[in-house]
Amino acid sequence: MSKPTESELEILSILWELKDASVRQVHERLAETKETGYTTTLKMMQLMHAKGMLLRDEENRTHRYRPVVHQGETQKSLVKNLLSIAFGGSSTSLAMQALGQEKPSKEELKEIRAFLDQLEQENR
Amino acid sequence: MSKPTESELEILSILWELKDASVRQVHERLAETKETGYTTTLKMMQLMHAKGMLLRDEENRTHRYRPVVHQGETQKSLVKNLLSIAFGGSSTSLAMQALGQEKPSKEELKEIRAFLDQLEQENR
DNA sequence: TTTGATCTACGAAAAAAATCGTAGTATTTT
DNA sequence: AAAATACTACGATTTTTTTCGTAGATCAAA
Repeated sequence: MSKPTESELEILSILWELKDASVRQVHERLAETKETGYTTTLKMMQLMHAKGMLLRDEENRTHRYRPVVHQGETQKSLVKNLLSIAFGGSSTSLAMQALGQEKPSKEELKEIRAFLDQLEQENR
Repeated sequence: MSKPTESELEILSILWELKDASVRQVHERLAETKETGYTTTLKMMQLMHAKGMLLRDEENRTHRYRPVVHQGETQKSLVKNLLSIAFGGSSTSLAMQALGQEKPSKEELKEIRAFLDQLEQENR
């Protein structure tokens, strides 16, 4: 599946959260942060559906959409891309850049450490 | 400064590495992975210069370019963006996604742990 | 000193993304 | 049942990004 554009991602991330939503719902959320017309959102979602990025339930007049790709997979390819294009492939610096940005809570720190331990265990 | 586009990033990352380069040098590197014409690269870099993203030394006939923004700053804003748009703001999951992608070496693991310790120390 | 290679500048065109108006239907409200 | 509202579909247009050909200048080689 091709890489989603910026706008597509905005819509996807709303859908990942809501699981399932009408154009109106998505639009409402979008409009909180961005000046945009309803039909623009509609068109966007129709396009995404045509591309196979979204599934559409046409049972009722108000269609409901949901993402085909899971957040995890998309995250993976985005990270992969970012890694190679802006971090010279160094996951370490990307990770630190991220963590420095938004400080993890105590619990999260624990989680990350556990993750690191696990990484270390594995083969090598 | 506005967010660099995909192509601009490709060029930037080459320049970050070389510090300073001619169009030809950049183009050569670009062409290793991507089918593209020389004038395309040239135009790209001229545009980036016009936008103020690149400095240009016009001393000699063959101009030399270098990035205005540092890699770190760009990384920061890219991560910030990615974080909010695809990771629901969770730096922890972004970090883990990255680390899972490209395994850090022993030294890097150490570095990351130190970084985490430091984060934990700081205020809170 | 002609020929060929190498550069930059410029202008356009092509391609990709995003936006939006209008029309036609269904649904709800008055 | 008329009027207002809420949807989808469609077709274009606009904006942004990317690509590239051509011309003119400089430099190097023959």
